[in-house]
Amino acid sequence: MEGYYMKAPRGTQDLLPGTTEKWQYVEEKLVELSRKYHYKEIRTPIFEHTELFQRGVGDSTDIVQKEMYTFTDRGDRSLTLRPEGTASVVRAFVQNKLFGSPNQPTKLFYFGPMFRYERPQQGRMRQFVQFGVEALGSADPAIDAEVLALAMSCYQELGLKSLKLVINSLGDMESRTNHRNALINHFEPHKEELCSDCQTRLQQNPLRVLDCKKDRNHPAMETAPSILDYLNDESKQYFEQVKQHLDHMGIDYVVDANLVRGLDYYNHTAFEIMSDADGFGAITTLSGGGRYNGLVEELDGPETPGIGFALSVERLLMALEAEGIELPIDDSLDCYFASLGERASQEAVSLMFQLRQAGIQVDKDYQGKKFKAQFKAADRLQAKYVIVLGDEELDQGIVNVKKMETGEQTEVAIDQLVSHIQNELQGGN
RNA sequence: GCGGUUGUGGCGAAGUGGUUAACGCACCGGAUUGUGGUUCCGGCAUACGUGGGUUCGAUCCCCAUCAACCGCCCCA
Repeated sequence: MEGYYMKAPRGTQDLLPGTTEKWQYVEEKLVELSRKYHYKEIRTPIFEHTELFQRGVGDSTDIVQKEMYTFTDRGDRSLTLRPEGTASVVRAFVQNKLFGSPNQPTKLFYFGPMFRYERPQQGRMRQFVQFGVEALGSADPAIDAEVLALAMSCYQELGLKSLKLVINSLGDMESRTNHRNALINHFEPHKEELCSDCQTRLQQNPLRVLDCKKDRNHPAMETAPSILDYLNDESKQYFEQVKQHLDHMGIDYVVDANLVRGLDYYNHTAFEIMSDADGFGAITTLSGGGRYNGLVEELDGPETPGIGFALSVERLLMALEAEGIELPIDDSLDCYFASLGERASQEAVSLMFQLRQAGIQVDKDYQGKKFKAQFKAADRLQAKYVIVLGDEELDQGIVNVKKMETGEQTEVAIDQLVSHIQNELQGGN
């Protein structure tokens, strides 16, 4: 097993040229979109004190119980690679007193790797990249709708069609407590018939029982109390207003009373965006989020409502693939030098420097390739122009510029090369 | 954490208990002088995931391990 360390750790991957261009494209789109919605970027550390996640995400969650990358540093501190973004953003919000800014709500977006110790499979990595937004400081249903609209736009802007927006309301504390008690009362008589997972879920988070796939067909499921019937007036009204905004914006959605999110901090609006695309695999959730009033206080900040969502860039790219969407990535090269002889090759080096300073993309051969092979390389690299330079040209102080698309070749004085190429590139496009 | 499938050169992919492990792609060179494609010819590569075991001998059989893929759980 020598050399095991020469493989990327399980659940991690290298993104290589050919793929990174797609990532860059998507990242730029998402940032651009965030700008339209007026969310500003925040960058927080990739690791935090372990306790932040224990308190923020919730001790009972799978994430905290079994998925965290936790380590002790040399100062004997327990630190954890962030498994999600919200806890860190809220911590930064409190620590930097962003609540004191005159611009409220505080609308932030982030972008970066997250870490969860899980068994890798399609759409699930141990290190994956999330893009997410958080709006802190407003309890206006309109901002829930804004966040939902932004989330959907992340996919629609890229041309995705097979999307399903699923929403639910988990209600406020009072509604949740009432519902929770109702659930326990409802399932308690059937406890022995439920799967072992559900038996423990019934204690910890009875809401999860509704989501169980094994017990899906149990008769008690049909008659189980719905959270929507336990929303108090305030919660109900809030949910109605969110839906009204969505209706007015023309955003399609379905309400699923069984939608339960995995993190403890959610209340009121909860949602997921799924992909309908064929062959997308078992994991269909592209992104998820919801409202988390109370989380800021839980993390020692002032009473501040909040809502946010996060999406996985890996899954976004999978969805694009599943729908056969090609991103408009220009992989061409402006110019490539084909030189003959040592003198010409040297001259090419300094000419390339000039071209690059003028903002032109240019490359040459460094493998000692034969002339013909240099042309092959230029073709392969999708060079728009090949600049031919040999002793003949050198002696005349010129260069031959060949436009690859048409095959036409023109002589250009060396001191005119930069401006010639600039004109060509402008005219050509 | 559990289950299934898989692991041969840069990629794809045959194959056998026993001399130099096919082939395709890619790459490099050539087909008379300095021009992209096709064709033809030639060349190339520390390849049987790793560690043990069975055997006179294993890439092929067994065990373990690692990894990948798929699924469960859960999520993004």
